[in-house]
Amino acid sequence: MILPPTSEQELLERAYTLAGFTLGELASLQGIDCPADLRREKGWVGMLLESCLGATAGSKPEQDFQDLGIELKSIPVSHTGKPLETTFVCVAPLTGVHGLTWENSHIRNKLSKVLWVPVEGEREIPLAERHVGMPLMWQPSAEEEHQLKADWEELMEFIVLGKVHEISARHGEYLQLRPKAANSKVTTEAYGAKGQPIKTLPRGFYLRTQFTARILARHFMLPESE
DNA sequence: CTATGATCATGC
DNA sequence: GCATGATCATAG
Repeated sequence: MILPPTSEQELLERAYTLAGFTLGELASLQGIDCPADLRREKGWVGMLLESCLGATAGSKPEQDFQDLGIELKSIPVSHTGKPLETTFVCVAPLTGVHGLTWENSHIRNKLSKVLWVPVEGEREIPLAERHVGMPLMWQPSAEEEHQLKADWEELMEFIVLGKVHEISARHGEYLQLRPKAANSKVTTEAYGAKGQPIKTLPRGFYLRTQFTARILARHFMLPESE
């Protein structure tokens, strides 16, 4: 059990010490068994890093390091350093959204400061042999925040108008809305077209790989297309 | 059910 | 090849 870091600098320093280790090495340091693959434990890498960095385990709907105002995100990357998956941010509110603005939204709070930890994610590499990369402390630039806010407002408009069913993952330039559930039969409450309550699949906000790729590229000075 | 941690697997 | 829609484990 590792105590929570008491400052942003301490957290970042700890994250730097993880760089270069394999997941198998970190798992054994934590006394955790490394699964053969992630098919049945998709969040395993994220949980491992939480434990290595002293994040409080649990499912609190807040930042991982709330005292520091920092969210931890592991991100699977290719050998060229590009994200292999979109990044889940949080569940999307489908009811009780009257008066909700970007400024006071849960998602904005989560993305206000993020410690990104890249991890080799190609399936050809056995899980235990995948390396942890250099961490990156990120805060959205004014431009990035503007882009996220625009997408969020577009998506929330559908939700408020009772048009959840019209939203697909194709909406949103950088932020998208996709299912977030154990399976497609799970339901949660949302607004219908006439304002009546309906049951629908829970959705989550995800950052497109294009967005996270730019964050990593700008920080690590990787070639950026476009 | 909600939340956390995400990646899988198939269709295009 | 890659994005979308579906899915897995766990805690409360």
